[in-house]
Amino acid sequence: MNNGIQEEPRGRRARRRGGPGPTLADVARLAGVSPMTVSRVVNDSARITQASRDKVEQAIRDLGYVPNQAARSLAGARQHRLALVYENPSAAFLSELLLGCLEQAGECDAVLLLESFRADEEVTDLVARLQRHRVEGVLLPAPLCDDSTLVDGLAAGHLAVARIAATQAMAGALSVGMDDEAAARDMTSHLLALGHRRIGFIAGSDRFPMSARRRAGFCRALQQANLAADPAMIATGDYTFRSGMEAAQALLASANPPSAIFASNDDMAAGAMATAHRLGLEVPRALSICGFDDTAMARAVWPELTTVRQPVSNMAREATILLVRYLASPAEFASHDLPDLRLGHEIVVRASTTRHVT
Amino acid sequence: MNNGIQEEPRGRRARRRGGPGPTLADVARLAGVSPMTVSRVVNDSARITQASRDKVEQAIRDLGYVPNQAARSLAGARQHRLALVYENPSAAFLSELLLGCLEQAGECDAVLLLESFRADEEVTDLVARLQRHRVEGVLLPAPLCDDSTLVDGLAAGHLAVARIAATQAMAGALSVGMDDEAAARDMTSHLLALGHRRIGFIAGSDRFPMSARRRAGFCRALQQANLAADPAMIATGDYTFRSGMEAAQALLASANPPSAIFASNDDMAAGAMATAHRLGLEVPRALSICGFDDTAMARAVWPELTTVRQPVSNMAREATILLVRYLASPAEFASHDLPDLRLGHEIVVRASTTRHVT
DNA sequence: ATTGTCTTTGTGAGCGCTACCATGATGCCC
DNA sequence: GGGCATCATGGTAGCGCTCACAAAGACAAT
Repeated sequence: MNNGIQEEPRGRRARRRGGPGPTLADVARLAGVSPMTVSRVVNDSARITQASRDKVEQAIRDLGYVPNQAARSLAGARQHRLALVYENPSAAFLSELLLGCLEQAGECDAVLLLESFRADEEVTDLVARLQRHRVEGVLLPAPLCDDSTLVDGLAAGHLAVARIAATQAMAGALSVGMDDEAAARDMTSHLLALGHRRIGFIAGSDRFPMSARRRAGFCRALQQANLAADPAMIATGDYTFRSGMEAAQALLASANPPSAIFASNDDMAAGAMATAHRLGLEVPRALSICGFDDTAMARAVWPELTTVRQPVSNMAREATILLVRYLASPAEFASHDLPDLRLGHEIVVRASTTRHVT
Repeated sequence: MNNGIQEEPRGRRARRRGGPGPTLADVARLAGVSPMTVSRVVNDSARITQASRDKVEQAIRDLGYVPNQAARSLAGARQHRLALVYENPSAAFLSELLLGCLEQAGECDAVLLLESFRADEEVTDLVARLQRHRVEGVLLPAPLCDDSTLVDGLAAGHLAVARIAATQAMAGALSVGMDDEAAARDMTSHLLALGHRRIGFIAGSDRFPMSARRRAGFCRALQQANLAADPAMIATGDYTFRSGMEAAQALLASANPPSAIFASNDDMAAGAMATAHRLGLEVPRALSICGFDDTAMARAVWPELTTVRQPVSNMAREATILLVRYLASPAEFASHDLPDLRLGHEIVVRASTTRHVT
């Protein structure tokens, strides 16, 4: 045999090879098929007979073969490049978002880049940076996703945009979010089910469409229970702890104070709790309090907050899937009525709400 | 000319090329040098004449060339594979950590994988997963990095470990962290400089080495100011909001109550603030309060907390650099006395501390 | 038996880059 | 000036994979 000739290239190869990992060719050899067949099994693309598939899969398992991502993307060149544009590197939900997008991007064979964007920056600069890195699509989490100047600017730069945790749809971009109104309604129903009849609501600033949705959900639940929404039981804050303190102060100073307070976010709920503590009201015995968002704050205060959990991880994944699908075949989507996905929420019952005793 | 032959491959090539991005060969052609020279400039590896370098750099700028990462790693195979092993996907500092590691890994030409690990899992399972993905080094943030079983298990699987935000060094692993004692000392000095003479301290649970360090820093600062540390002015919590409330209650119930309270983390500081509110003590006028860590909690409460900012992003980057350097040349490091890097902290003065008026 | 259509599998080339060696150019010593 | 080390640069051969296309096999219709 011409072993000498055979071994020469293997010698050089071994010198260059990175890890000791088996390659697709190794699998093919073991399975007794061509590399192409293995590739097809791995990507389960085309029609393959069950027999070939089984042989290949066995060989993959035997060797512990893991495809080389770099080689794959180099050869394929059909891998999409996405960027996650974020504003605040320490935003509470960013890590969960990041993890969700990163994992899903991996599963979708897409590359995820990270790009920060400060509000005082020019949108054109961001677009230029993204284009330089050959980004095709942008994942835009809240609150950036509500900036229509930014969304339009990205679209003008021929970048597809998927908005994450958006309150409502926006023309020209894919959107994923939750149903704020339904969530607020459910939380209110939870309080009603606990026997509360006089419920205070701390609304958020009118500048955000989200605030109106949450308030509407609150009112809707009362209506469905045949209760009138007393204007004195609605106070407005600006999503900060302090505004929650003040709003609760106003609500509790009422001649007919509430037995429960539902705040439009966790920070305001925590503020309301601080006020309750100061007034000597024991939570939840004398006053039930609940929040919205399930941020770290919800578990940090005592008693821990009953709140609405946003499906952050799911939103991140769905947005990524949607964006990749859009990039793969824009034709699949009606160009001026892009999907707006609303995912289910979850009411997390903790220690800050309890049955109302008269 | 044999144009027909020349153009045939270009036609096929254009069909397969992904983006319209220029390649290294394009740059070489424009600069009138060989691809190899361009590669050398890009990696600024070897000796290149200034003339060549300039020509190439100009061509790179003209074409807006960006190296193809996939091709690079495929050809080079000298790229290191790291994994960030995390426990809690929504931990406050994870996003900043993630961002830091991700960015630095990119700059170091390393690939960063993410792997979650639940405390109830077998370490060997984790090691197997990591090995399957050809991971060579692991970034291990707090609190996982203090689990010596885990660190040893990883080491046993021939994985290099870099611990992030570790309180103290551990044999067999690289460590990066802050100087808890110095930080606590500085924060105490801040209070002393504001005129406070009777300062309450809320220590953390003795199970964590960190707690002792922070307490030692507090005591040291008092000593340096020639003040005796009154045992009645030290209460112990367990890093939760509630324990902070209770500890503050105890401190403030003293016959000679403190004018300031320094809690070993932000959650306990927030708890202390809740107690102060309940007791009708205005913060900071009647009681200054400060925390540690600068988590989201610090900015969420009102008034916002004066606290110690951990250099999370820097720790992440330094750990990544250290790990990559270790993998590149383990020989550079003394095998049983691996580096333990202590990074500088920052005292963030917000609204919860003020000058003490007698 | 021959032709055609369909499906499954194989072949060869090349994605963009870098490791390795070979080349020519320069300087330096004896 | 021949030999030697030293430098900058070029040529070649892949890295592991997937693409386009070709070939081979299976089956029905002619």
